[in-house]
Amino acid sequence: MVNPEAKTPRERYRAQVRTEIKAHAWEQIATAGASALSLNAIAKRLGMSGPALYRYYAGRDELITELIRDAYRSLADTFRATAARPGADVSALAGALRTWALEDPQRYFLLFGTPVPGYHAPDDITAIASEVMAAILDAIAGQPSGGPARPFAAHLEEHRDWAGDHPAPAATLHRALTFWTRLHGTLSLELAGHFTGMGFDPALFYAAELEELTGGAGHEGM
Amino acid sequence: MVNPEAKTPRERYRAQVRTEIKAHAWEQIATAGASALSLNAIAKRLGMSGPALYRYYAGRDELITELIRDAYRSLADTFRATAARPGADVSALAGALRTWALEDPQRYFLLFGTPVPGYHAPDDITAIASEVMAAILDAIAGQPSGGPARPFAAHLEEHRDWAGDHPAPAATLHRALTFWTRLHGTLSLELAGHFTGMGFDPALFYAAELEELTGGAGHEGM
DNA sequence: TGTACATCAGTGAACGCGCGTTCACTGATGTAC
DNA sequence: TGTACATCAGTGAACGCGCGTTCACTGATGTAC
Repeated sequence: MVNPEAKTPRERYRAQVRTEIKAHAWEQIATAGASALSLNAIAKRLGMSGPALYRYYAGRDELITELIRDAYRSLADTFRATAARPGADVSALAGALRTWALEDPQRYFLLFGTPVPGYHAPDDITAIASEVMAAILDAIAGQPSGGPARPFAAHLEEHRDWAGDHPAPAATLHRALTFWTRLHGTLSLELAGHFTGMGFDPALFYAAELEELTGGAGHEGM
Repeated sequence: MVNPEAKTPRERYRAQVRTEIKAHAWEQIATAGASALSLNAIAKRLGMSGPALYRYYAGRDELITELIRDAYRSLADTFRATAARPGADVSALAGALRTWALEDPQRYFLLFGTPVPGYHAPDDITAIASEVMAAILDAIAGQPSGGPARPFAAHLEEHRDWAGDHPAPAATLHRALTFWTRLHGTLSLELAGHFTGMGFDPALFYAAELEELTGGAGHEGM
């Protein structure tokens, strides 16, 4: 009786070394940014010679791609776990996003920062990104809508493929998009340091933006 | 009678070569991103040898700093010119911003994208960035406010140094901040390609966000 | 349990590259008298 | 106007570096009979 899922010691070892390589890669990225990532430097830190890494990754690009994949996975899992908690709502998701981003700003920028011209993520990564979006859609859909559909929602009605088979109305899609872009707007500027020296508390501003997303705007006309 | 502002031919020549160097630098940045910028490559394109560039810039860092400075200057000038046009309002500024960003996405990311860990802009650049913010503040201040002060505005009231001596009330500061972060949110995601494949028109979404900034939200309660 | 073989992690040397930067020098341009 | 000098743009050689990547090889680990 052979369990095909069982890992041989060698497979286990391989997996562990791959993990260690990535751990050091993240360390390097957090310190000096993704563009400074170097296979040789990682190998040295791991106490092995440069070429040894080629047993584990075909090259630098494959490593970076896997880091991106892991980062998206991490965010998707964080969202899934957050949404699973009782009483979780859109604010919970927003909080989880900010915490996740502050945990490792350069990881956030690896996904949402300056794009590398010419780089295109493979399909499976796009799929994980969709999971992230789906989590946002779910959270938004489970919340009182507040406010009429706006003109842009009509446009979205005809371009809703990106939402997959999510049954949400266009107004919900619009709100999900807004959730994403607005929070990314504050977060990325905060992480990039554009608020330092301005004095105010970025967390409060983030909260204010969130409040307007979750119905605060509904009271605005009063 | 000597005009101290008059430039000698040599000064004129120096200025021109500096300009040419920067032009090629921008070309390289637009093509391959700022991290790929190389002095030797620029020299080669200019038809001169690498070390020659050291007559014009102390090194790579000084060149990049000047590129950042120029980019901020360009944005500040664009805003100033836009605001000077008759009938210009917040929407005009927003439109100018998007046009400016689409003109050269990598230039936009040089200012607002992934930060280089450890890099700190010199003071004069910070000053130009304040000019940009001042232009936004002016535009927002000259527009009907719509909506009561929100809790975050109270916080801003105590942290308004970044607004310089601008006399705007805290609610206006809040709206200016929001203008900046929301438009940056959509713009940066659009420029980074996160909307490609999603189907909808980024320009329309941008317009929708703008509309909510300029009073659209005031009607939301209805 | 023991032997013969296959697998595969890791090494060390090497290749070619382009980078930023320095240095001593040449030759053209501008300046002073 | 002509000569002597100073300035300075640009060159070519060189330094040291670290990068990604290939290759033939060693030695340990696992597998088959």
